[in-house]
Amino acid sequence: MGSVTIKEVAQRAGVSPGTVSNALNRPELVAPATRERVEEAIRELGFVRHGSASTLRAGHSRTIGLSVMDIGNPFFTDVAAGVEETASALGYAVILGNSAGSLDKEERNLLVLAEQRVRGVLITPSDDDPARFDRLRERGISVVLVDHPAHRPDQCSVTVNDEGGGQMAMAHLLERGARRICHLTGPLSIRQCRERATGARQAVLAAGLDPAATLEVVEMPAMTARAGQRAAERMLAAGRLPEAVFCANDLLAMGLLRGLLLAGVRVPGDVALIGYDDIEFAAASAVSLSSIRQPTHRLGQIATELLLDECDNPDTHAHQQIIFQPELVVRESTGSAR
Amino acid sequence: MGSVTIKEVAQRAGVSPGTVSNALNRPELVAPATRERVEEAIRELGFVRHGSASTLRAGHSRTIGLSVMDIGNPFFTDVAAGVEETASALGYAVILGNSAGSLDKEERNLLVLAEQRVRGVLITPSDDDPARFDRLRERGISVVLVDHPAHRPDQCSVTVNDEGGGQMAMAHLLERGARRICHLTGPLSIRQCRERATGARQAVLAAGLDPAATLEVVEMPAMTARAGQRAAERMLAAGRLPEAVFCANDLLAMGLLRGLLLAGVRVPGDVALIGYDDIEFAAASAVSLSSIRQPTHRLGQIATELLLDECDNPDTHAHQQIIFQPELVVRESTGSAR
DNA sequence: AGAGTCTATTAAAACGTGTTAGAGAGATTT
DNA sequence: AAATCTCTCTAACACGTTTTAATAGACTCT
Repeated sequence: MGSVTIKEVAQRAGVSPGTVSNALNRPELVAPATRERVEEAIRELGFVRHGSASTLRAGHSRTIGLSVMDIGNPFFTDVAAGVEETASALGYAVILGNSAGSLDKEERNLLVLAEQRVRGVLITPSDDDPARFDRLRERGISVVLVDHPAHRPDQCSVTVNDEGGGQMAMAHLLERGARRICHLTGPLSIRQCRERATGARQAVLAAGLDPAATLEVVEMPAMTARAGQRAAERMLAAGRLPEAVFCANDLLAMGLLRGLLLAGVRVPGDVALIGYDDIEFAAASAVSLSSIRQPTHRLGQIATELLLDECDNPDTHAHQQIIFQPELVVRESTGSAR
Repeated sequence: MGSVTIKEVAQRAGVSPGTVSNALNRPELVAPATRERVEEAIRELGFVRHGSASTLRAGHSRTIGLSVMDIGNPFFTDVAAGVEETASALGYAVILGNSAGSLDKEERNLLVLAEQRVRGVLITPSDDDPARFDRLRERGISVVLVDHPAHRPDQCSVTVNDEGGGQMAMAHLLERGARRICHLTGPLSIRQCRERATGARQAVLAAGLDPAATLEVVEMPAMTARAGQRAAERMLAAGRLPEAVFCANDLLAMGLLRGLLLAGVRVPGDVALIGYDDIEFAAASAVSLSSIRQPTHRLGQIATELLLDECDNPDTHAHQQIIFQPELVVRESTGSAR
């Protein structure tokens, strides 16, 4: 109700509204004494700037949008934490959208963001179609792709080298002596899964081995712990266990681990196991999980910095496609074989 | 840039801007034929309503704020998912703030939300001081407390019965035959921890036993898996293991479980174990974790519905303090003793 | 001392929408 | 045929801020 405006502050401080605005946005333009008076009036009246009015007049807001695929996945949560931290430190608010894997929902989220006239959007896109983002950019909303490479040179993106990560994981298993390896993955329609699988294959080739004999790829419809446990049951039913398994995801790996242990299979004694993402729970699992760590938090930070740089310095801004390198984390599940 | 306004839409449709506004906000006031023409013009021009202008004029926005204590904790993530889902379905955008346990950061987040003139705020407060929320409410911003009981009758809140949950967990362990039980908890300055501990004590009393002899409370400075593992190490060093442990948190329980298994302790054979929250990973852990399930997703949904009802129907709205009941989930870690 | 330069401030005009009072056109009643 | 009513639509202002051009004063330089 009693929303106090810039005008009342001005009256209290004995200056004009314009001066209050200047004291707020370009303090160097106003004399120190005046500024002090204004600040005091603001404190006394409990004035809070009306963001909408400000946005309307200035033509741009102090908010960014974040659209993620699955807010329940620790990977995205960590990214979101990095984004929130960075944006908040720079005075930006973050509007969160969860597409939950649905293109339709993602589309609706983007519309809401457009209505809010967000300064820019960070998005982990559900598909490979770049047209949607172009429409946003036509409206003057910058877009930075997160965990997805940009198709165009005038577009920022922040990704992690999935092929390299896949290669790393597989090379580790091979080095450990495994020669019959299973790659348990999610839908290969997901780019990340495809590239990790490619990397795995390359590692086999690089070791001078025959992929057909060495590597079996098993595709699951989901990348959840449940799916992992089902995979374990199937492997056990099939009778012949692989010497090692590379899971495209820690959730899959945790489910698989549980399924194997329940059946009395020793990990890593009978089957070695490595996951991907290095989520917090990977280390806390009973047989701690080797994994491929991605700099998730940093991913969010950098993406946000890129986005805000693109917004605040449109002319000097250099579009970048940043590719982080993942990191092998060895724990018990691929510890030295007995 | 080429931001198309209501005025251009009006021109295209051959009506006045006011009519376009009516077609958008009060369609019943405009003749079907005209409405159709307006809608077509909107489609052709790709018009998107300017949220800020709309907010400025209307005096209220279509956004709500969500301030959580720890976005990395699956509990809060689930709540956030419920909030996002509900808000989004009702056409509201969610502005996310992560207080990361810091009062200062929470305060700054609330300021940003006030600037954005959010319609209302959902908050999981870091402390018990209700004054902060009153200041928001004076500004016409509704507040709904999440996972924290309201102090005043004119304030909505959505909580889960923590005392009941603690009682439930402890009763389960007692029923199982345990008589020397440890309650591993986080800082007792956290209300949830306090109440769960109280519940645990009550269960002991209800069973006609002496709390001093039956129950030992161990307070850890953090509620993480790491802290749980440290607790395991200490227990082992102390030499005498309890028959059962009730952890105030699944993360603590997972860490403890890992620490015990590493030392060759059998769970639940030697020590039975129950956690709290029933996060997704509790079931996927090697010895699947018994836990107290909280309706997290629903918590977020209901809180959002309450908030938006309070906003949209201020006169008919009845303030409610909703208390959900938690649920015991029995899994392997408290399975039948051998 | 007067012209020029700088600094600090102000008045007023936007920004795009929502809303209110009222105008105009048919339709219905007297 | 005039008066009244109903239904649509319009014109114009207001929301709270930012920004631009203009003003007034203080200082510098010849």
